[in-house]
Order: sequence, then structure tokens, then C-alpha cells
Amino acid sequence: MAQILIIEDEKSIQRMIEYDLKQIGYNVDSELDGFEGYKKASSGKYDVIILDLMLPNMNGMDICKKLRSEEVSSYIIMLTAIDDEYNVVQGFEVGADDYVTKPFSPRELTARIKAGLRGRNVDKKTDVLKYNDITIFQSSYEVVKGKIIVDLTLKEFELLVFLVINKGKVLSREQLLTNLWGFTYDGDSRIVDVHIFKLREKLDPQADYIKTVRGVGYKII
Amino acid sequence: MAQILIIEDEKSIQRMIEYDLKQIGYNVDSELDGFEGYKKASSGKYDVIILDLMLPNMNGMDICKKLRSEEVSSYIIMLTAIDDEYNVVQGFEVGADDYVTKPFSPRELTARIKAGLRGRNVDKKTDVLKYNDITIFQSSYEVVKGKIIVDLTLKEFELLVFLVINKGKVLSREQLLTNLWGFTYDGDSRIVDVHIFKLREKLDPQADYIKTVRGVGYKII
DNA sequence: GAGAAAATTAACAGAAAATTAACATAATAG
DNA sequence: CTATTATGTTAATTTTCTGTTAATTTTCTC
Repeated sequence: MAQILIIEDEKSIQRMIEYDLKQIGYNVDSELDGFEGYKKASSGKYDVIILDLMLPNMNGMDICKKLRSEEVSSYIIMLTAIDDEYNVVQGFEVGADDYVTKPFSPRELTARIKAGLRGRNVDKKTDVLKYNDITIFQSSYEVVKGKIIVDLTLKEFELLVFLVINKGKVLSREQLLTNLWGFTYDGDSRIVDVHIFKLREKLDPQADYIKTVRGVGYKII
Repeated sequence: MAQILIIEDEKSIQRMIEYDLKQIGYNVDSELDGFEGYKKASSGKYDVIILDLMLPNMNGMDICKKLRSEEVSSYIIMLTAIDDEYNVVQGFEVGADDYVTKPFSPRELTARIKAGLRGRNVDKKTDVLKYNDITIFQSSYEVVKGKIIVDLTLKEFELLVFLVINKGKVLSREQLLTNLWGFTYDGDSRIVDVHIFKLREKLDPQADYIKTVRGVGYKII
């Protein structure tokens, strides 16, 4: 599930937001201090960051600017009591994705969070993936087809997961290499083919889940 | 530059927004009527759609819902006079990416547009192209005509995409060669003809989507 | 450190697509 | 109306890409 960080020093507001979001099922972390919040956010692991502007030790604008300079791509929603055009524009300029003024309705905030998550396609961090009669348990690295456990090697498993997450999209060998092997890899891109072959063989010799798009790459449909 | 569509029946507001956005350098189209606006938006060619809620013939909520059901992935900003929690939440539920209530500051709107453009991957904007009864899914490299999937080779696919993006414009063989084959290519420019022929054959032997402009090149209308 | 498993490289055959070439047909200038 | 040129169409050829297998290297396990 989506990871959300709340950086807000007004405890009443922080608790309210946290409660609502946990109800929906998000994983929520909270931080009252600006600098501590920045350090957490800097990890890059959050899908959404709810960021108050006036904070002790480090203010929201600076946090946002710093995070963006570090290429943190979390969806940042700024939160403030000041409804001032200058601030709003500045907020977006330092890299915020949305800007909400207090008082706001909790439902509006959650709606905006959902919209942010939807736009970025990050809500797919679920443990169990399903694709046709195939079920993938990410935490246990198990794949079940029908009722039979399919033995996949690590690379085959990673490849399958990546294909399923990007279901429908054609993925080039380069995309697969950078995402599954790491940028540094500069070997032959034909490795991908071999793993695709083995995956097809293990999943189902008949059905062709995995389609080849000649000249481009592979996709699962 | 980014393509923006404004669907708004209040002329004063529409003009103001259009003026501001053109100043920045965006390509702006405007539509006063709901249904006409929907039809334009449905093309999928806009990066951002600014959508009023109360419109003649088709309301903003319905437009938004319909567009999302058609996989149009433009960044949709809803615009309304009603600052009502229920509406905001509903707006996000039908697929809006942002929601702004009137009166709003023009600078805030442009800031929100920029944030929307920034947040999305630029390649998303043109993922789904539509042309008559043909739908092109660029990320999956699929072409659907009516309800039938048309099997195209890579070159045919690229050619179709390029023609549709430059709909109406006549493209010379040289233009097509440099854009689809790369500058270095110095073979016979008649290759284009063969691919055009095959494309016509596969898309529809009857209808002539692709027009020949003798002495110049080809265009799709 | 030996043995097993997995990952990678290499090689080749077959299939698909791109390109060339050749001829047929249609459009246009004179 | 004819000669010329541009385009349509088909077939043949060449090139490229992928599937597949086997051999080699690396990693892991005991």
C-alpha cells in the first residue's frame, strides 16, 4: 500500500489526517519537526508527503526545494493557513504538486491524495499480484499458477513481476535491463530474451501470455 | 509545447485564461459547448484540460468520467463556482487531477498547470491517439479499428502515429524518412510508398484515410 | 573448496519485416 | 490526346530480429 508522510506540527491536525489515512489503509508516518521530517522524506520511500509550511527548524518551502533538488519524486501536497496568491505560486515553483489551505475538509484532502497517487501510478505496491490464473506473492517470492507452485529463479521472478506491474505496456530490453539489472549493466541485451524464454516455458508452453513486439520489446497482456 | 484545452462557457473567464496561457507559450484551444469540448478532448492530444462544471449540453463531471473511461490521460483541472466538499470529492472520483474554485487567481491556475505538466511523464500525453474509428495505444503498440485489433509492423505503426500527429499536414517522403528512418538514411524514398500501401491495405481497403498529394507526399485527413 | 544452481554469453536457424526492383496504372503538362 | 512523370502494386531479395539450445562463467550452498 501507499506510503504517506505527514510533516505537521499542529498535533490536532496531524492526528486527524493520520487517522483518516490509516482508515483507508495507507501506511502513514508522522513528523512534528521540520528537519526530522525532511530527513525522513529524503529517503524517497514515500509516495505522498503532506507538508505544512510553518514548521520548527526547517520550513516547508525549504524542505520542498531541497527534496526536489535531490530528485525525490514523491507527490508533495503543501498545507497552510495562509491563503495568499504569492505563497501558492511560490509553493508550486519550489516543486509542490498540490496546495491546500486550512481549514480544509478531510475528505477533500484524501481525494487529492488519491488523485495524486492515481496520476503517478504508485498505488500498485501491493504484495499479492494477480494475473489471469497466476498469483504472485512478492514478499515470499512465490508464484502459483492455478494450484500449482511454479519454481522461478530470482531473475525470472523479477521479470514476471515487472511485466505484470506494467501490464499492457511494451517494455524494451533497455527498460528491462535498467530496471531489473541496474543502470550500470552494459552487457548484451539479449540476456532478456533467454529469461523471457525460460519464463514462457515455465509458465505455460501453450498460452502466450508474454507477447513479443518485434523491434521494440516484450509485454504481458 | 504543451497542448491545452479550455472548456468553459463564461466567455470572460475563458478569454482571460486563454490569454494568460498563450503568453506563456502554450498552444490553447477553447470550446464553449460541453459536448463539442468533450469531442475535442476525446482526441487525447491535450496535455491539460481545464474543465468547467456547468456547461451547456454536457456537464463537466460527465465529460471527465467519459474521458477517463476512454483512457484519455490528459491532466484534468476542474473549475467551478461551487466550493462544496461533495463536489470536490466527486470531481476527484470521476478522475479529475485538480480542482479549483472560482474566483481563482490566474497565477495560481498557471502554477497548477505547470505542476500538472511537471508531475506527469510527458510521454503520457500522447499515449492514446484517436483518429476516426482508429485508436492507437502507443505504450502497448496496439492499434484498434472499431473493435478489431489491427496488426501492424513497427514501421507501419510509426508511420501511422506520425501521420496522425501531423493530421491534415502533407508530409513529404523526405520528412517521413528523416523522422522515421533517421537522417542518415539515404536509400530510395520509394520505401515510403510501400509502407503507405500496406498501411492502407490493413487499415481499410475501402476508405481512403491516407491521401496522396501528387508531387508532394502523403497526409491523413 | 566441491558441487549445484543460476546467470550470462555465444551461436545458429528460422521467421518476420524492411527494402529493392520491376511492372502496372493513374494523373498531368503540353 | 499523347508523352511523361508520379504513384500503386506485387514479387523477390536482403536484412534484421527473435527463439532456442548449448557452453561457459558466476554465484550460492553445504
